[in-house]
Amino acid sequence: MGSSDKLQRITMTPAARRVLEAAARLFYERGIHAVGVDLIAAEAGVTKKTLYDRFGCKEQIVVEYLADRDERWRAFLAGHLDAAEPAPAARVLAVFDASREWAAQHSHKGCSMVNAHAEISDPSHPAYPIITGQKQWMLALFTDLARDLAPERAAHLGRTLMLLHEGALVAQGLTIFADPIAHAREQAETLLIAAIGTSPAPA
Amino acid sequence: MGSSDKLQRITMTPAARRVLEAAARLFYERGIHAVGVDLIAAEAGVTKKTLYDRFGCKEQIVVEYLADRDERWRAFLAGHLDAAEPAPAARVLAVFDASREWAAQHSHKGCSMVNAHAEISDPSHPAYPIITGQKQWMLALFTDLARDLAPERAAHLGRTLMLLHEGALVAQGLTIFADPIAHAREQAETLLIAAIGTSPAPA
DNA sequence: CCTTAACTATACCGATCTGTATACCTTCCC
DNA sequence: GGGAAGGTATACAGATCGGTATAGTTAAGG
Repeated sequence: MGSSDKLQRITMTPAARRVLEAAARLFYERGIHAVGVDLIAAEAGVTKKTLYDRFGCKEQIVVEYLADRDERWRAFLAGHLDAAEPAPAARVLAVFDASREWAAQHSHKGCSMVNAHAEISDPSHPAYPIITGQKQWMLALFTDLARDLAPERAAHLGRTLMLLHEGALVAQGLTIFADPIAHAREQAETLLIAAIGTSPAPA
Repeated sequence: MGSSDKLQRITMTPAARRVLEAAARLFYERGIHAVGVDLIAAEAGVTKKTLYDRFGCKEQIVVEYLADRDERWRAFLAGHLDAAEPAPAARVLAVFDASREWAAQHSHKGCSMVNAHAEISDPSHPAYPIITGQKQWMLALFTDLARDLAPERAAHLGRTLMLLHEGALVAQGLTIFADPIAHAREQAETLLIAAIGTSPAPA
């Protein structure tokens, strides 16, 4: 299920989990560079000694934060896809439904990967492949779902769905207008209908 | 032309301009919190004394950075809109053309406003209204342009264009796939054709 | 029983951070 | 010719940064 293995993965003791939870909240809310390890330790109710015994350095906390978030999102999305009706269009729309629910619960400030990318940028940073990896995975998912619906234009349709989805996450984070993910879902729906209408006559 | 007045605006001496240019480059490339004033001063070839004489504090440099970038983008976009053909659809597409050219020149890491928002978040920060202001302004622009094309669904069409545009900027910044702004432009075009086809029969 | 893992508490290190102070040097303008 | 204004150069202050060191506590397990 995961794609970002081989790196990281730490002994997840109770204290380590509390550190990760505190760090995730603080990083997402205030930004990575704006949050110090002293604050993370204090908010987690943990000593700095313990924090460094578990994670080794701050960078590792960042890696665990993003890897964990990525993992949780994929599991969350998988649940929605499993529960969705088998029709290809319904499965695409289930992605937007999952995003809408996820945003309402954990993500009122936009995509954590996009936000982290604003602060990291250096491709040699160990967290970088997690960020780009999730986006590539999402594009592949949209493309795969589009293939079941309109095989000859799957790549094109997948990219359009990707843009709508990413745009909706940004619009959600900056509160550009109300419920942008619902709007993106609606737009995706008309897009899918059009694709079904023109596509089922392949070569 | 500008919407973010009343705040900031500093005596733009030659040294101050060099500071602003260095800060803009560093902030965008590495993130706001990751760049210190010592580095900005050094890169600008300016003493810290001079930097603080002009800007007063780092926060003010951030404000000037975003306000200046907003101003430049609006002027850049205005130039493209003035040069565009008067047809409503052509003017919408001119926005995407402007974005594509702007991204190629100054913005290979996504939207600076979105990236800044990842680090700032606090609505009481003096830079916050600049960030949200630009997004609101862009939505209003898309909606206004859509109104000339399909008045009764201008709000809906404007939002869709906004999502496509924002999504393309993110995809560009994370290199999710090649030339996403061109893809968004193409998608906008089919969207506009469909809107023209169904709309010119208003009440 | 005794080791080991997981922790607390506290104090410290050097580096870097934003911001200030002191002193001097030009150029322009009244 | 004498202030301002806009600079340079350097040194410093206090806070905070990531990270380490030392010492002691608690619980589980062979």
